[in-house]
Amino acid sequence: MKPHKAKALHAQIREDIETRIVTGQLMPGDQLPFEVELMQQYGCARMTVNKAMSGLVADGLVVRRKKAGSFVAHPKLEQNVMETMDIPEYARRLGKSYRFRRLSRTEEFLDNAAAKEMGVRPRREVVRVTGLHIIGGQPLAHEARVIFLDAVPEARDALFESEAPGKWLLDHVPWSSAENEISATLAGPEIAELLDTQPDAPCLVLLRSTWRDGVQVTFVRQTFPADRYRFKGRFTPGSDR
Amino acid sequence: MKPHKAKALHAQIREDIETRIVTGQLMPGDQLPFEVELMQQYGCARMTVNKAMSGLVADGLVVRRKKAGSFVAHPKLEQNVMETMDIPEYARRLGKSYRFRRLSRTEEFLDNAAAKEMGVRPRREVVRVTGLHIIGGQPLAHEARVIFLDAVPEARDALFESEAPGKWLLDHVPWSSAENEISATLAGPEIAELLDTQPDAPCLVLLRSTWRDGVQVTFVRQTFPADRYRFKGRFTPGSDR
DNA sequence: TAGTGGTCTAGACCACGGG
DNA sequence: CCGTGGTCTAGACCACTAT
Repeated sequence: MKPHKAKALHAQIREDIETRIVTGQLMPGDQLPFEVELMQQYGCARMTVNKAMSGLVADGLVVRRKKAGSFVAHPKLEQNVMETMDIPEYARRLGKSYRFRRLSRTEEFLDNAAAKEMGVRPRREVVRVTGLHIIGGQPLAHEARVIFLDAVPEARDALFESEAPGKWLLDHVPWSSAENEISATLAGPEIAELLDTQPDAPCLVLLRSTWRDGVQVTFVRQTFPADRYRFKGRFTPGSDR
Repeated sequence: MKPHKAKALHAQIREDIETRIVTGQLMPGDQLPFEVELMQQYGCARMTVNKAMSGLVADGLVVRRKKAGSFVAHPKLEQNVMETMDIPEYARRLGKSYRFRRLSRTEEFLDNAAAKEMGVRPRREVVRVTGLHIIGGQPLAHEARVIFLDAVPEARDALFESEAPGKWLLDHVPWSSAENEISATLAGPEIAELLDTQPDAPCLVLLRSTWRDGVQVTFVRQTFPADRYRFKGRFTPGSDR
């Protein structure tokens, strides 16, 4: 009946409590057993119980206060994991072909206006790239990107003729923190023609700034026709990791 | 010089490694020291090292393979934590007033068309609520919500005249998993008038289905004028938790 | 002040999987 | 095979905080 793969005890304890929380047997604010009680219930060491509880805390399901005990956290829907902002990955999931078509590539120094829009200091030398993400033969998104050459000097030699700058950067910049903004706009005449849609078509706009070790690496604006793409996300407390 | 608040050793180890990763000293795929080496370096027990490494794995910064060792993970920008989809919380952060103005409330049985749109079976009895989220006197979003009475029978007695249904649900539904979809649309004549904007104004649309223990609790469609609200998110691998 | 969680140790056994 | 990580123990001391 049970799955043959026996789970670790700390994972079992964690799941037991998690189940009682998500099913509503335990309500937000309810107190959980003390560690001492749990180690008696499960007949294990306190470290094992502690590992289970620590995981629940990391997942935001439980809050703990010294001397008081452990309690079911009050749910927050404020944070949601949004997936598939990586367009090639999105295409792969759909089983469709993907290609990037470069429209332009220039090297220049940021003027004041552009720098202000991105919130960086002006006069930084950059590579500007625009292009289309094409999935199954249809353009899914228009992309306008800036890559800062002082952060990624190797970009000077990259042409991005068929390889999307985003993928290139993931392979050349070791790790990054990113800020995203999702907004909406009308396609407008130029992008409408490129995306083969109407100028008054509503579009999703993703703005992303990526940083590495304190210096901005890239800034990108991706425009998706609303009828072709939507951002999907899921919030399942503690189901993963 | 050092902050007087000494951090836990496992947290210190974790930060040391994390720093080397995010600054690029360690590149994706690079091998990390074995646990035995780290316990010698830091002069601590293996459990302590293991706790640090487990945290890095949970944050997706590190992958571990038995016999092979531990390696820096390849970065993915696929998942991003989006914040502030909770409108009252958003108002609070801005230091502005918040109120919910109910526009309508009905109890009915879902017809086939509506059920299909939400992906649930028809003939379920629901409460339908529409209203406006008003921040600093200005309408920020229009909301159209369905609450399933078989999942939340208490909703029959809730009027939602000034309390937003979202907040009410958080207080009455213990925990939930949620699916979100972000899209874009034009305001249209009706919502434009309610939101005090133009019918052809681009708007962000948030669709959210919330489930509890396998049954759908609510479905909501929130419409934000694009010039008043945008979703912001951050992706800082391992910075929090 | 006393109870609780936070942390750490110095061992141990085992499953997995690379060589 | 045998090194690695995964897990667990039975203690211990300490920091915090509710009472």
